[in-house]
Amino acid sequence: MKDFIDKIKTAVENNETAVISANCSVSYSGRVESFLPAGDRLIIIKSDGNLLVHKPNGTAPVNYMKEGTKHEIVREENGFFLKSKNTFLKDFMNIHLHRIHFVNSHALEDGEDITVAGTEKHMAEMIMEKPELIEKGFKPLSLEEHTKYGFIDVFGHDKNNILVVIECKRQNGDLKAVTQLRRYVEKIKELKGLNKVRGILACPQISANAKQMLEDWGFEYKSIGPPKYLEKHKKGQKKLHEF
Amino acid sequence: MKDFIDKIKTAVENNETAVISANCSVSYSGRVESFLPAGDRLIIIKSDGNLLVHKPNGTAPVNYMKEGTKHEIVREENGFFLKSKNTFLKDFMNIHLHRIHFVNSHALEDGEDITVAGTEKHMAEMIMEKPELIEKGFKPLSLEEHTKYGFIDVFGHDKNNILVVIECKRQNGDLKAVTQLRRYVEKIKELKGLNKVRGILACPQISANAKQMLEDWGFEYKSIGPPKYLEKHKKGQKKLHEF
DNA sequence: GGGGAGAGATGCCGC
DNA sequence: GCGGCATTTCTCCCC
Repeated sequence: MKDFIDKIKTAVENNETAVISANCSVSYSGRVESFLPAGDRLIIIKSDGNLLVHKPNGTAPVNYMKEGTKHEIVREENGFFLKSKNTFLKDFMNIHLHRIHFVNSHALEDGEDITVAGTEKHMAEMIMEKPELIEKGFKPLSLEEHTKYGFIDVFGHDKNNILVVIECKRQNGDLKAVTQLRRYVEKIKELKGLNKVRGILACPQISANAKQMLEDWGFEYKSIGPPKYLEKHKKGQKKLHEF
Repeated sequence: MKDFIDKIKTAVENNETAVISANCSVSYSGRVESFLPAGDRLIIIKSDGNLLVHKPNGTAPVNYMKEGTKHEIVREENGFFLKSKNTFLKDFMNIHLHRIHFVNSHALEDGEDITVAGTEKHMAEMIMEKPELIEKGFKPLSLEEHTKYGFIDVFGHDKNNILVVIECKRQNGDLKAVTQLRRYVEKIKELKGLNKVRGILACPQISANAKQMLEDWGFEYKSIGPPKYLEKHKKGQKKLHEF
């Protein structure tokens, strides 16, 4: 146990990224309060102060502390504790380390960022490039038009010169998407002093309730999905799912 | 390198939770496509198939695979690859392991769940218990009233028997919260055939734009925050931030 | 730093 | 399973 504790101390002092596998219980106080009874978990301490507590299942961490958190190992009467404080956020965490399975650490260097293809933004850009995807005669004017009440994905006018507001969703359209579209259409009507502005929700699919609400309010639905191939795949290289 | 590879293989075969620190590049294809050039990262493989790739900074994983994913180490001409497939989700990941810093694993057992105090639900419950927090004479009727257009946090009537819809937010109220409230109020008006229904947004703070929109539509703002002390703290035990 | 909105959101609960 | 929604959302972008 003492060896593990020393390894953690050294790693934190040297700003390394550390991983601790341990049976522990976790108390947190900050934006909420939480308590997690004893169990085996993975604790990750990053060089920027981030701390993650992961259960052996699930994608999201069960507890965490944000960037800038300071960590300290403390021995008390009833055992060892990893105590973390983020003074700025008023976040506090207390991990009681009942038993440690392993500790590892390394100074990680990573200057590269991820590139993603297939986001909502790409979808909006695709519509700018190929306006006929919406309908014949549609003329897009701008991307991310900012208004006080939010910003609009695609903004343009149709073949009859009626203004059109398009809200893009890369996946299923839901009630939230329809209210969002409504908010933009109303704001544009008000700003431009217009009586008629069309609203189109562009997404691959739409829920029944959302479709009903869309129609109740006189808006339209156009089934479009995001483009999702990275350039390197466009150039005919082997696609990932072919390996 | 070969030792590390064997350790990974053994861990995955034995359904252990494994941690790999490595210089690697990551390709992903599924709901989107992504590519992450070479850098030092932490790779976590959980016993339920979840895989996380973490950069040395930030809270969220840069890449991940969900529960049920199958993992395999493959040696190809240009090196070692960790290949992951989730056939059901049509998700594919390919991690090129350029250099491994450490590998460790352990069979983790964790049957305990977290308890959280201070959520929006607790806030709604608090209002049910102490309706005077909203205003004198407010009589709450139900929690999470379900309508076709969404479900309402707290529903009741005021001292003049006017129906009141309350939307709770545990943190700052924004434009989305106001549109959400509006949707509920309108639906209740329609369902009950009423001309006047009050809408109250209950949250600790509200943005200037949201307040404006709220007032434009005749709704009200009540500054209330969620209760956030776990029972064990209420009972007079030392609070976490006092350590 | 706050506001506004997307996210490969995730996770929870209800039908 | 889908739908609707909160989240210690996180992250990005813009003012």
